Amino acid sequence: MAKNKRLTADVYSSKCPSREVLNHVTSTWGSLVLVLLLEQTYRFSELRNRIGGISEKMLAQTLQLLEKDGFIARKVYPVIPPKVEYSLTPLGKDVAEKVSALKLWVEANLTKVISHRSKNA
Amino acid sequence: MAKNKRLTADVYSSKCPSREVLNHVTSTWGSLVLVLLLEQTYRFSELRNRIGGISEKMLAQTLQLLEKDGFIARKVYPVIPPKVEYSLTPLGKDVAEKVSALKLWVEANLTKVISHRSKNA
DNA sequence: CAGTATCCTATCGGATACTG
DNA sequence: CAGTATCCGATAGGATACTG
Repeated sequence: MAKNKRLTADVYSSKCPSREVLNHVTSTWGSLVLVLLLEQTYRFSELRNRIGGISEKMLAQTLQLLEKDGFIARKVYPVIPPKVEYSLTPLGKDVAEKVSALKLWVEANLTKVISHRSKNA
Repeated sequence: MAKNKRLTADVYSSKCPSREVLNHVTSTWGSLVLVLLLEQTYRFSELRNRIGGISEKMLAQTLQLLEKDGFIARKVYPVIPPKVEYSLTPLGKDVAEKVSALKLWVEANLTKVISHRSKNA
């Protein structure tokens, strides 16, 4: 077993690839897709319908990106009409849980943010 | 004490303001600023120096946005040259911890993502 | 030091149309 | 159904210069 040279990842460095990964999972659509797939496997059209305001272009692009990063598994059924299912990989489930915690916090504390905004309007 | 009408926040709805708040805290620069301020209070130039690649424009814009949402407190010292310190509010500390968990996960698991990418290149 | 103002470019992202 | 391709406008965001 080779001893790896261990470089420390650092999101504060613009060169570090960790920043790119962080951007993928926190992107507008990426975060929503990840959290949604935590519930269950979904088909392309189901995701499109559940995520208000997303376009097919952005959904496809987001899914491809998250698949390349190893967060999402894509399963194609060779049937007509086409059927494709998206699910989380173990790695994806792991990040998605972190993103989910953030999403739940925001929903739960929304009123506090709103009231602060109006106070200092 | 008035009984509030309680609307459920839902990030999947494009109309819900929770999506906007989520976007603020997960934005490229917003997420980095929040996590950094979890360490300690920082001045404008310190933040700029610690966050690789950020421009003054984006830093100022990000700080203003997070201040409006009630996550960041801005303290101005009436001295010359000017001195301004940024810190987290209790609300901000709360979100920042969620964002931090995500950031730490990404840094810790970066190699897995990289290796998956190269496998399916 | 801590910004603001202006300008300009690149990328984001929506609408529409088309394909296997 | 599950995309891809193209076009195009909106916005993110960098560089530079300037101010209190």
